[in-house]
Amino acid sequence: MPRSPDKQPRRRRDAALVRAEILDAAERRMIEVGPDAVRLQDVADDVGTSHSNVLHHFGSKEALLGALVERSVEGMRNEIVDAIVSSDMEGDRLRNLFEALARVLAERGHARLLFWLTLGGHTPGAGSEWLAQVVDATLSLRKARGQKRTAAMKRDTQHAVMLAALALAGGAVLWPVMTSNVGLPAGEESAVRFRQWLADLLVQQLGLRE
Amino acid sequence: MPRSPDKQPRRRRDAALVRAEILDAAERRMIEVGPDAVRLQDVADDVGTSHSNVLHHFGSKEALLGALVERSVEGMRNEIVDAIVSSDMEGDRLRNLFEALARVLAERGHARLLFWLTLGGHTPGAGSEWLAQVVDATLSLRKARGQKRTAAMKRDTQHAVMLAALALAGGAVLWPVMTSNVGLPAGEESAVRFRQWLADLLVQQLGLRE
DNA sequence: GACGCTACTGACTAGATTGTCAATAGCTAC
DNA sequence: GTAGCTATTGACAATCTAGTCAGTAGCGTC
Repeated sequence: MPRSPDKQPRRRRDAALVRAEILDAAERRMIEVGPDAVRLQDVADDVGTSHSNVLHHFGSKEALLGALVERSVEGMRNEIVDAIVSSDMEGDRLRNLFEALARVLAERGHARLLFWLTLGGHTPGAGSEWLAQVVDATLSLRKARGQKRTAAMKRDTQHAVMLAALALAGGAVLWPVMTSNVGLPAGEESAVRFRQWLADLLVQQLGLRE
Repeated sequence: MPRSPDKQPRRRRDAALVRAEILDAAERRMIEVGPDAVRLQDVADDVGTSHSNVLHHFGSKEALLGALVERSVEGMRNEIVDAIVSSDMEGDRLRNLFEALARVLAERGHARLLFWLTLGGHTPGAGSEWLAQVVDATLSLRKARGQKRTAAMKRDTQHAVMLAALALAGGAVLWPVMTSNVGLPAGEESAVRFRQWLADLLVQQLGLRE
């Protein structure tokens, strides 16, 4: 996206707004090409400013990436938790939840970001334990279904949540590469069917038949 | 790893051997830091030669990475297929197979490579369909178990293989990041337990109880 | 032992990228 | 309107990295 070549009169805008726009542009680039491949000049071009201005607002590239990762991880957590709590709790609950999560993970690029950061040696979301809350909620549900509390029940639930997380996150990145290899059709409907199959499998495994 | 500073007499070695050593070093770097972050100087240092010599043998960085990706993807395929066919087919078959695969995926860095390449826009293993062979083998096994051939049977098996692949590959990269979040212990034993749980789940789901 | 092939090297260049700095010019307060 | 703050800019420096090139030196062949 090249800038318009004609000399625009200099615009002076609110610092907070510009910072946010820079972070937005940098986030798009980061999800697409990874943190290391983000170039200040490219980000500046996307926003329509100079790379010096980016440095003016953030001090250094490292500081920009730091702020960006912080904001992105926070946003990722929020959007995922939102998807979990706001998924309409009627009908095929887990199926709906998986679709909502897949949307957030794939379209918003959270899955790619998660893998970029992890591969790069970061531990995004270290210290946060919101997946444990999912485990607890599921556990309550199982008890409400009248299941007897066994020693293996918690571990069982944790494994199921882990499996769902790995499959959804991994699938959001690897799906296009794996489908042809496994022999599944490539489209999105195919992915939906897979997620529904997984949801049904877990519902059955955890004894949550609705 | 700095080179020994004292001037060694120049060694002239077999071109094929040096090429292989360069590829080995480059592969280690690529798995660790990703393709874009591989520096010719670093690779040369690892091998104990000059970066000019790396260029002499491969022509350009792009050519080096090309040859490297080709060799690595080939090696990945071979080692994974090896792990599948040579996993001792007694006792807890799927459990053993998963452990063998996890070892290859994690220790040999194949999972990281798979994600690095996929995130970078490549489609490693495009055209190959060895996972489909796993599907076929599983399908034969199910029939041998006396299961009636249903319309959903093949799709079912494909989904199971896909799930295993996503969980194993994703887990090889994401496990350290996810455990604390889910509330599982961090160690390797914990990962083994998870994979065994998954193996049992799939055996049950596919009706392969042994 | 001389010769030739080529693996190998160090010095250099070109280009990209982050960061510095002094100067400029909008916007707000008075 | 004027003053001051600071967002903004372009030019420049510093550094890093891929690639070039001319020359050197092992090693096999005759």
